[in-house]
Amino acid sequence: MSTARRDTGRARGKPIEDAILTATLDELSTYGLDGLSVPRVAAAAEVNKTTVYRRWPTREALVAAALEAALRETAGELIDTGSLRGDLRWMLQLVAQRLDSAEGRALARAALSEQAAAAVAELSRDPMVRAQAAVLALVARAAARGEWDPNRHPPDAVLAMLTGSVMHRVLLERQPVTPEWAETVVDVVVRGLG
Amino acid sequence: MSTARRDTGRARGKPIEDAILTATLDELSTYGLDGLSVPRVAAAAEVNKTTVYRRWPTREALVAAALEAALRETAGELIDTGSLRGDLRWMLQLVAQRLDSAEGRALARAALSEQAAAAVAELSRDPMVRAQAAVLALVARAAARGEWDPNRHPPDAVLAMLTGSVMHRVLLERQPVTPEWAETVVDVVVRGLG
DNA sequence: CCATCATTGCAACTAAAAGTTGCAAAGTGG
DNA sequence: CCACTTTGCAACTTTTAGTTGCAATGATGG
Repeated sequence: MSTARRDTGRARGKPIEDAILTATLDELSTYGLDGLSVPRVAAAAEVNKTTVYRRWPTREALVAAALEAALRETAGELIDTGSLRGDLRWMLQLVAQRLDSAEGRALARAALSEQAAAAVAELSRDPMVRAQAAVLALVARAAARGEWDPNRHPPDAVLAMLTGSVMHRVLLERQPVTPEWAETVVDVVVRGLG
Repeated sequence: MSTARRDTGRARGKPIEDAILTATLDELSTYGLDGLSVPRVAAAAEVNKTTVYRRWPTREALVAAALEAALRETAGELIDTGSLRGDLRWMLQLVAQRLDSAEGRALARAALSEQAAAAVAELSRDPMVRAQAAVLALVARAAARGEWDPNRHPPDAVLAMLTGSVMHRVLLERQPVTPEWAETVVDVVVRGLG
């Protein structure tokens, strides 16, 4: 003779796991890696904390799982638009979009943390590495077109300018990346490389 | 009948305050705003935690005081080198030098934290504002020389490129800002603006 | 439909860290 | 030398993290 029936009964398995990992990313983006609290994650996911601890024994394991899951979903590729200007426009927008999300902020803050456990640090750096690889293809295309001389302007510095400017805009200034703003950045880089 | 005399007796007043604020910056740069522990600061400053709590009732007050003190000391100006290229080289080096220090990391992490109390958030943003003001003078000089058209390339975006690239390099990649790297960034910007 | 097994919730616990308080001891200034 | 201030110290309270045993709930196979 229960007083009331739950909406859909008690959730288990995958739905609960997803809720926890989502809440973890949320917590990460809000409190950072150092400030993350497992009990708070559990509360946010509307789950008992014992459930969280049973699945992931340590905070690090939980964070690693959440970041891994986030990375799995983050598909998004750098496409070939046919011109350096178009490629960079696309890239800038992609970086801005990823950074301005719970996942992006979580990753950025994890990457900035010096306390990050090895596994977490690797994961948070991974997207950078992958992005850099994609940029190398972009550079190769631009070099083939004669729009960019990688010997004169090394890709790692130029990549830092692009993603760094977006980080500054989104994370520090907390201003949106407008088309005008992005156009200024892309224009300076394209003209600077040409 | 004390067993031994202390080296210089028990310190009080300003020396102790300086030690605490320095330790706070150190803690901030290592653990971030969210992970900072007052007892740990006290231990690092070789002071009892009650002493810290008596001077600054809350963590926020302590952090604000430490950042304020750090900002007071941070003099460093943007000098007029006579050319845009020279000015930017100088600026990049200045940003790199400031960011690659306990104060710089502390400020950066505080600025990135969303949990920052209002006072702390303001303080951590202040150097940006001041830097931006100095950059406006730099821009005015460059505009007067015809090296930069601020209408075509708005200063805030270009500033974001410069400081953002250094942030990316120092905080994320954790690589040093070498003269070659800096030269690439400056060159792209100068050529891009010209 | 029932029996079994895995998973979750719950409450009570331990452990550790944050923050507080009263008082003795050490320094400071007239 | 005496009053006053500041620090250290130890013993607290409070809060938060993390653990454990058990009941309840949901899934699964006959």
